[in-house]
Amino acid sequence: MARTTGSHSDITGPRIRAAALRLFAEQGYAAVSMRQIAREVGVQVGALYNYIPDKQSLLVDMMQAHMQNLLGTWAEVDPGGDALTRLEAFTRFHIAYHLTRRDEVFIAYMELRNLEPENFTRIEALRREYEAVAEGILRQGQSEGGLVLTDPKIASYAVIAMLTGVNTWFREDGRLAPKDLEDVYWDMVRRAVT
Amino acid sequence: MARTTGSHSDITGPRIRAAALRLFAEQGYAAVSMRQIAREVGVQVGALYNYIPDKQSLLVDMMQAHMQNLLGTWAEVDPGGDALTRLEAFTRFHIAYHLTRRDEVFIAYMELRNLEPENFTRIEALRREYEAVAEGILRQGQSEGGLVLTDPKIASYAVIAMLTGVNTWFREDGRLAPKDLEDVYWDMVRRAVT
DNA sequence: GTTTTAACTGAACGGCCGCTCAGTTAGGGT
DNA sequence: ACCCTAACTGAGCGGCCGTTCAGTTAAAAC
Repeated sequence: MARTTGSHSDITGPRIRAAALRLFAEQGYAAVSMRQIAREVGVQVGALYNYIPDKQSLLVDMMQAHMQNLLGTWAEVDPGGDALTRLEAFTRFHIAYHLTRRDEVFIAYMELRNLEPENFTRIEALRREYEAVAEGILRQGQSEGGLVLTDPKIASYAVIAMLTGVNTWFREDGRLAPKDLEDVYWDMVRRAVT
Repeated sequence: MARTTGSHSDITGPRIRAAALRLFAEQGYAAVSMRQIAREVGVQVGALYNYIPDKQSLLVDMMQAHMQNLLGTWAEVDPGGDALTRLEAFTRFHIAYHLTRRDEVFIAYMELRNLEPENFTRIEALRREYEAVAEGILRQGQSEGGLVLTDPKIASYAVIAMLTGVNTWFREDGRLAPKDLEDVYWDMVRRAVT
């Protein structure tokens, strides 16, 4: 009964990754079986291995793609200029981006420990690169004199943790729209560092 | 070869919970097997079931104990008085407590989705109770006029997320002692809400 | 010194795991 | 009209999973 109708090679691959993304976010990498992913896609387990070498690569590929896209998108969006302008842009970008890729964000944070050592190192490096963006802006603000803070590194951790926290409680049907959220958070971030 | 020397009933139980705590924090609930826990304790897997009904209760018991202890300890430490005083106490308490129970904190946050529905509901209620503590302080500050904030609920999420974030990067042998950290974070929290 | 029993062992239960592969089928190329 | 091969099936590999339980052992109770 193989190949029921039409060619699927360029369809099944993305569908596998989409199913894995959803299931990993929902139940966790360790708790999701390859059979579950196959069922979701509508194929037998064996078919998955036409598209991926193993389960681990499914995880590491989606994490790497996410981090690289995060970094790449910020590079496009970074307005440059003074630190306060850049920090506001960063704050709004971080919230908006994270709210539109909730599964990816959740996985990139929760499944780090399920990466094999060399994969962990690669992904961790990307995460640090992103943290360095925030730290860089804060350092710039410190030398320009526009920002007031005790420790740029800790402050960057604090800002990122605060912003990322949105993902744990935000609901689409809540009382606040993402744009309002950006305003509220930017207000707190700005005051925390000025 | 059962019972090699001395009575163990009041020793083995805590050792099982300690091993489970460490392993769950290290590898995740789903990735840790009962055989692994037994090996760590130095008994056969069957012996575990003299102390716990099943794997799930091992998880839910440690999460509940953690949340109740968190709430109970804050109740003892809460200085009362004006909102700014209480918020400083809360900030320092949260950081200090979380840094001394890192495994418990990590598990309570990461393993929520591995709880069976009724267990999830119970633990989630305790978590909300703790969030209500922070929100209550901020509301108090708002009505007293000592604090300035757009939204007490969001601000409480922001503060808690920011403080809890310490656990993701803090290292014992780092350049800052926990007491210094408290100062740095309290500085940011205070400015964010005044 | 004997009996009792708490504590634990060792083996097994059915079931699911990641992954492989020979075989089958349907669509595209000629 | 035929062949080729990409796409997939179905069965199976060895191995680990949570949990159970009859049997063994050593300390406690008398």
